[in-house]
Amino acid sequence: MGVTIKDIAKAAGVSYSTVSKALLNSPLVKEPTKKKIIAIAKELNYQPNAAARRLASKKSNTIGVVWPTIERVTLSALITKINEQLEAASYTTLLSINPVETAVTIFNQFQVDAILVFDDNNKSEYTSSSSVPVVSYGLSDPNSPYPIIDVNRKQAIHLAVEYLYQQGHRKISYIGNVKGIDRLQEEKVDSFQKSVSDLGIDTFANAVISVDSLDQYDGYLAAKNILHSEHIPTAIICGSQDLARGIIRATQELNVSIPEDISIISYDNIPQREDLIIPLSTVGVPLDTISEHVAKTLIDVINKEEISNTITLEPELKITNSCRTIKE
Amino acid sequence: MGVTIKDIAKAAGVSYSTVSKALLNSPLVKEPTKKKIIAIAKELNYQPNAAARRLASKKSNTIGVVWPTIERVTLSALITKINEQLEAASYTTLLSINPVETAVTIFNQFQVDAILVFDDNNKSEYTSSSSVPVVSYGLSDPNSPYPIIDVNRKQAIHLAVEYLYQQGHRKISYIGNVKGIDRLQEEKVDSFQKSVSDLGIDTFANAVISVDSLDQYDGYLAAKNILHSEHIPTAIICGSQDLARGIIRATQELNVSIPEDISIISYDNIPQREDLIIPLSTVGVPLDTISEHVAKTLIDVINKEEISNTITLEPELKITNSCRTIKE
DNA sequence: TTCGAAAATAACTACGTTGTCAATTTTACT
DNA sequence: AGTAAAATTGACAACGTAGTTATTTTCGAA
Repeated sequence: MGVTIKDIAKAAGVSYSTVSKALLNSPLVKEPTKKKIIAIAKELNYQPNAAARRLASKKSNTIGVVWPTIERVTLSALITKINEQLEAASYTTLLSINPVETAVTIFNQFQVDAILVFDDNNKSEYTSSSSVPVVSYGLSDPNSPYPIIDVNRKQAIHLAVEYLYQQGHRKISYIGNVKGIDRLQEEKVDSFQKSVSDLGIDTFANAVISVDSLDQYDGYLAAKNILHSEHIPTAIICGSQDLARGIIRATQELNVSIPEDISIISYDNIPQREDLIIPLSTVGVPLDTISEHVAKTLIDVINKEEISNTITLEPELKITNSCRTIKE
Repeated sequence: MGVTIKDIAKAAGVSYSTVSKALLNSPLVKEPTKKKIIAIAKELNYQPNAAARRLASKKSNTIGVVWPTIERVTLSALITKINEQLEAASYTTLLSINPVETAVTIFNQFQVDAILVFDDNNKSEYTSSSSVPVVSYGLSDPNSPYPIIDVNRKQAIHLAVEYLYQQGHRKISYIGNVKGIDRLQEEKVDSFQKSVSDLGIDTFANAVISVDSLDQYDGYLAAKNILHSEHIPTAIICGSQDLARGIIRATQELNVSIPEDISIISYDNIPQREDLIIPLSTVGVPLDTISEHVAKTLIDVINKEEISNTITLEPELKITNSCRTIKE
């Protein structure tokens, strides 16, 4: 094992520095020589030694991602996208599932070019000891020493409420994770309540339904409860696509039609799965938008471009026929 | 940025090779000197340069894990455990979510000490080009050029069927993912059918129930179907803990008691979550066992110990009071 | 043909560390 | 005190590559 540029040099009858240049596609090497060297490299199944390369060039073309324990499922799609984007810019992505501090230390030792942190709880102490630039996806914080990419969840829910109001809805329910350890979920509920009260909509018994988690089953149960009660809303806004799926199942079982009897808008960033019977109206920032911004920020940070410290991405409302207008 | 051992050497008034040895805790350095050097290193916030270290020592103390697109949720707990085990043996784990071939190439360039592949579909072509040893967690294959750790799913289901039979059960249903793209699921169903027919149990209408996926909701639906029909089994074996949860919800709704009216055994490797009302009888290989074997195999491979090529882990049956005996 | 500049290639150092071996200091014993 | 042996420290060559500088080759013009 271990074919080095020296082996290639010997085989090609040139010096190893020429090989180095040829493999980096430097214009300092004549075209035919370059061709020959590259051919021999492939022939010998040459794998550049990343350690040596990094040592010599002080560049790793690698980005370290700190992968949190929780929320892995939700973020899985996002990470995949970001990975694609970075790969297109010829960066390699490596993940660590260690605690943030440990992971940051590891990535520093590996001299990655930048670190992406999915921030659970906005702790930025660890960054102080990182000489590698950090970018975070999490809750915005004007005092953060590193750039944060955030999503305007408040605005998202507000858009949904406003839209439904304009369509004539006056009894709107929100189904989501209320009792909040999770600040992201909390934000959404708060925004719902504020939007509703700002519009002067009367609250009613089923205005806000709390669920234990954001799974399909929770949505199913919550929707069933609502639909069995006396206070049936004309529209539901829910906190995740999975919840929405559960809600739809419940409506089907109880012969409640969407959107005739009830309209639904779901908050979500991930692309809609195909297997829904009713295409879902959603509000949120498209995954592609998020991943593009994250990837771009990382690359900017590496190239030391000027970047604004906190980027808050604005949501989009996508209405399908899971919503209808109520005539007055 | 960039404190090197030379900086420390200067500060400590010793040669840099002494610093190197001190930081590696070599017995060749006198204790007080060592202490002093380590203190200064900490003082200066020294971060060893992993690239240089690797280049010089040809060891990275790092293990690369190829993380497949699918099944991330299920494997998340396993990876976490393996990471812990390896950390205890002072190895660092890095993940890649790229396609197996790409990931293997990256890890080769990074000169990790070993690569762990979660094998989707038993393709071993990529290994040929890997000079770094590979270990796989997946379906066993006697011809594989690298060690594979597998779980004896057939035996697991067999154990469950046999146990229930011995307890007097004669109407046993299996709920799981039948229509098989997934060979792992397929194995379980096959084993169920074989075990049942070997014992001479009559098949009946609800003997095997196919679900779309292994989620809670699927279990809920399947169980409801069964319980509403005329062919109610005395025991259910199901393919995942999530399914079991759904099944339990269904029984509660329909006032069916566990284990009085129906016994349940779930296949699973992951540790049982606390939030179940009824502690679940399970059959499978405990997660700890799997992770220990995987970690040990990786380390053995690195140290070039002799290892058997394929390790099949045998399942354990854990019976709680979600099962009961049927008197004849 | 010969000279000179440009193009191509080769030589060499640096990167930060480890590990081997040589040099030095300390220790223990005569 | 002197000496050998042991303990400790230091010097230096790798490791594989990038990049800078030096050398050779090529080619056009005189």
